[in-house]
Amino acid sequence: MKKQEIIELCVEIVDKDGFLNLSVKTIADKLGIKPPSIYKHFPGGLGEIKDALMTYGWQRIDTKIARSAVGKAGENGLKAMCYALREFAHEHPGVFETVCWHNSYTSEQDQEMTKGVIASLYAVLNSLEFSDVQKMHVLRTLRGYVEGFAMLELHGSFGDKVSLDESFSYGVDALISGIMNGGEKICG
Amino acid sequence: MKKQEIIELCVEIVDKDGFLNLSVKTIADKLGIKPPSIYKHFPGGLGEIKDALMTYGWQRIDTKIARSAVGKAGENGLKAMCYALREFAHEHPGVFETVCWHNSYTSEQDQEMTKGVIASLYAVLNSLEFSDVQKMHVLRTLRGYVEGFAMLELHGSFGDKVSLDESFSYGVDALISGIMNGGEKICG
DNA sequence: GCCATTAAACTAATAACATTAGCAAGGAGG
DNA sequence: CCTCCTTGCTAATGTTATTAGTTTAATGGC
Repeated sequence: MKKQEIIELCVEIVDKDGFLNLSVKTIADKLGIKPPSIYKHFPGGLGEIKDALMTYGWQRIDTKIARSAVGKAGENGLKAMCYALREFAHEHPGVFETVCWHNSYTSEQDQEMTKGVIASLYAVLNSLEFSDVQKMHVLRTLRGYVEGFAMLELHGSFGDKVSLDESFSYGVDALISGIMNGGEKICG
Repeated sequence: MKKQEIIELCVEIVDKDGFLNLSVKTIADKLGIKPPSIYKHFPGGLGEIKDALMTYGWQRIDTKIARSAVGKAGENGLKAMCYALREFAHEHPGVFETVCWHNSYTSEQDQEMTKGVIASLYAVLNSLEFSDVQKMHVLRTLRGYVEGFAMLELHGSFGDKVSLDESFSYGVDALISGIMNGGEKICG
């Protein structure tokens, strides 16, 4: 039983029952072993497992986002990446919860881990005419919107009378259009 | 010792040490009593306390957001509310964490509680020419952006080379401009 | 084939926490 | 003065994370 396999079982646990249900006990049950045996694989205990799951999550997100923008530049690349990140949140709600949440307790490392994702985003941003500072603004803005929207919809905070897909598209379009127009008003 | 006073001590705990540090023990310590005594005030235990804290948080947010938009219509009202919500997150990081996160486990009630905030936002949206569906899109988009941005900055996920205030303004401007222009590109 | 090492499981024990049950002090109102 | 309600307490239970020490089975060198 390799670390990687255990982490993949953790993915199943959190995607099915939520991040709060990830405990030494639930993992041990899923593995068919007793809780203390977990410590042979992860001496750092639950904390180390959560860290590993977060890292694994970021890697998956990185891969998915990078692929989504292959062959796309500028505006279209940015949109594709936004959609890809939300899609990941739907496919792996528990992992998404983990990367959103667990990072509050290891924030130094977090920046290292998001570098992969940021690198992909930067590659697309480089196809546009933005200053370095502007690129950072764009990146933070998009990340804030997509992670915030996905978090809220996963938590059921939005109701469902109006289509969530349409709301998301609306927001992405508004955001990208606002960014491309440099925040100016439409002519006159 | 009234319920309300206990909740206000909980606000101090979470704002100082984070939502994860809110336990029956930490509350009892702060009150100078033993853990079991807490159950005389909140028979539902920690869950009831967290629910009460979330409700209290939403009330405070509602008040702050509603006040921020007094005398402002349309675009300016929307911007003021975005800034007010982020400001609340800075003033009460723990409470903000609570309303963002704890709702995952009581999502039915959550929609009830956010109605106050939504009512204020709707009042401002009514000063614009949007359809009901569009209003809902705008509301979700703004909430997603502001909650997401605030959550990420509170978790230290953004680094600090570039000013967070500037990034936030940039995003709000882009978003509002995109919304007001109906997602269209600038002339020609 | 045999022994030593190591990996990976186990049981037993400890500590922290939430929670329940039952008891006790003190004040409010008759 | 007695009663009840509030609000505290201690004692006990159950769950979880974790550590220590033991055992079992496989692996690698001889």
